[in-house]
Amino acid sequence: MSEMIKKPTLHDVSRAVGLSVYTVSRALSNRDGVSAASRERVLQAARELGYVPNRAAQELRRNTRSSVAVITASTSNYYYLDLMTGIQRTLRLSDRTAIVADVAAEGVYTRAVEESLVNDLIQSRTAGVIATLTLSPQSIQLFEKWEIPVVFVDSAPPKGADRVPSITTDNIGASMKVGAHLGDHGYTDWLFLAYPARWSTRAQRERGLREAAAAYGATLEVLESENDTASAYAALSGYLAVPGRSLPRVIIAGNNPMVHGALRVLRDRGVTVPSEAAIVAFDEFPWAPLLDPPLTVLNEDSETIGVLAAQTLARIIDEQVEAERLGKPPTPVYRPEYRQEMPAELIIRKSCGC
Amino acid sequence: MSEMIKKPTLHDVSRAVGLSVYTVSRALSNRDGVSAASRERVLQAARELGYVPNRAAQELRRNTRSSVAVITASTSNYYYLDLMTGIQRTLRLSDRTAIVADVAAEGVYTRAVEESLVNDLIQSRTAGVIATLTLSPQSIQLFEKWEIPVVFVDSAPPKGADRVPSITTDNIGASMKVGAHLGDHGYTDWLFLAYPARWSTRAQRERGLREAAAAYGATLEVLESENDTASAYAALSGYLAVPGRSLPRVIIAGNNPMVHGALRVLRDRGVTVPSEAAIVAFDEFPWAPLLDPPLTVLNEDSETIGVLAAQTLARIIDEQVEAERLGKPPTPVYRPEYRQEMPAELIIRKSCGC
DNA sequence: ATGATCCACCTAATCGTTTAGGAGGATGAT
DNA sequence: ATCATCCTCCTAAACGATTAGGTGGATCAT
Repeated sequence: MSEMIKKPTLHDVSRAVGLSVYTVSRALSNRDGVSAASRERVLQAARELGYVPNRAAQELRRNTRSSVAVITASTSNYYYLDLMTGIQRTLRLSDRTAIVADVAAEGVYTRAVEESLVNDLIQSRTAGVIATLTLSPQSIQLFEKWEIPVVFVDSAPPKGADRVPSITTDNIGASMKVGAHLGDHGYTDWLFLAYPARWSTRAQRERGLREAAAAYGATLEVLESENDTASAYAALSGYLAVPGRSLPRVIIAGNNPMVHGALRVLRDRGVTVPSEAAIVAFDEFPWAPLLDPPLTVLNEDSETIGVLAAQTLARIIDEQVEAERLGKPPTPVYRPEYRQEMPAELIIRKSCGC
Repeated sequence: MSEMIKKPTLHDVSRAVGLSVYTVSRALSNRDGVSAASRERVLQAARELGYVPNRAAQELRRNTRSSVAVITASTSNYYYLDLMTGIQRTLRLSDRTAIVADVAAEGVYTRAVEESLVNDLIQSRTAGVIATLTLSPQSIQLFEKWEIPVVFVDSAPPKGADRVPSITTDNIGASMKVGAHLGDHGYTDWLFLAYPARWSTRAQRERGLREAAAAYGATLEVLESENDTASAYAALSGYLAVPGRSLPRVIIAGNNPMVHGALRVLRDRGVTVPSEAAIVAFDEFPWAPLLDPPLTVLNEDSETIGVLAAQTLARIIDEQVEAERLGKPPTPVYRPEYRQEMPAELIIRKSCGC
């Protein structure tokens, strides 16, 4: 029975209906040049045979690709899930799919992993890249050479790639909001538990806090940790274990893994929040209101950021495809208006002392 | 300068060194039949030109593919992150990559989405599939026709596909453990807040609870909700809002989104946990110990399950490739020992009343 | 000198699509 | 009757890699 042919190709369909592969191809992709009758026969045969086009062959021939890569580190950060939701929802509209590529899958980030990942993306001729952390200038150069457009989210392009678009939160303004709230509480002894500066938001968040601290006459100490819960735990307990060191009045956790580590340290040391030490964190997450005490948090609108990033990337890719169709060099064109900055809001709950 | 050629192909490298594409190909893929001197020249030229092989062309010609798809629904469930960690770590060893495909990306699961996803995976000629929920028999048939091996994790194959491997938790045993603990507390009025039976663990967990309830003379009510936090919230508040209905003594949440919804309902109604109502949940997650009160939870070892699933799939794919090399039909071979069941442990914290 | 063997390399076919450049026949205008 | 115009369909050449099946020459045993 014809339906049992395994892995039928265009050719098999062509033979089955007695029309050339040309006609079959046009019929299946719904372009004209095929009579209604033939089209019907082709579709019928394709259905019966269970024909499914071979994407590798299509992409090779058409020189197009359908998937966009999201480069990320530490998928355990919750904001990343919202971000992906926004990205996926938007890309689906233009029939593209997003794949995630983790540069810190084995735990820590290394240059070697970044390089091999970038190589991998070029091998698969990705349509475009959304990066959640600043990539190396070399990576950007490579993507440029292969005409793969890049958009940064919540992170800045590296030096020398200032034209590359980025969708970010107004992190300086946001952290000043955080600082102002702490200042209003009358706290003067702040500790910022921060992830590494490789994530460019780190510098901005620190800067906003510094300005706020200066305005309120508070002292700001910065404690750096790798970007995961275990490291945050280790960093903070190491810090507090130094003899003679007193507990800061408030801890500002740079993101999700940081606040997780910090809360564990405080719990293990029996510190009462917020009466002995208050705590505030960047990045809202679903469990924040259910913690003990409910966590005061700075909420970035990650989903919207994801939507904007995906829209921007999709537009650049479309322009690129169009340029190629017209025979122009298809190098991606970045316009200044592709840079966008979103506001963030402070969600006040209990952990700050309110 | 030659380095500025955009998108060099094997042909460009071949021209640059004055050797045929055959020789260049062999040199780059490190097979023999090339003198050391030529190989060096080829590698040198490839480096200078910035040559990166085109994966679509390779896969088309070699008829191999390097990526494995993980079919999932509701990525907000935390166990999924651990699962992915295990899968990624294992696949990396055999130089394969995992991509995730969400059948419920738009929120709810529909048959149509499953069908189009399966079609998509066949188009890209995925090397193999790891499914975290029971797929339709049609999907299984399709994968079979295209000789794409499938492994289920934490879920059973559909009817008629009993030979397909699955790595699961001993859910019946696990839920009996849960039930026994509740029985020992002396609770007799249990409510199971459950996700739909499309996830095959649902039935097993329910069955174990039922047996335990019978053994302890408790009553078990089952309340079903869609598999997300908002639905769980709606389902439970609707249930409790029925006039004359009394609060159950203990709520057993079927998974992560369920417990999240339930805790929000209890908080909004001012119910004290565990004195007024106790709560226990399936699936450990990082925030569980930090909630108010710390959550008693049944811990599946998702990472190990991920590792086992990936190993099993990798082995099947390898056997398949080997069979093809020998000219045999490359249909995947499933052995009975590919079915594995893992134990789970109860992590007792405070929310159960301990 | 002859033949066998090996090595380094090449030519050309192939994977499954898309598509430029026709070809043949029907239709309609003149 | 002639020619232009449409349709519908075809042939054959790509896309960028891999590889079966040679080729020509060096080396070596006899």
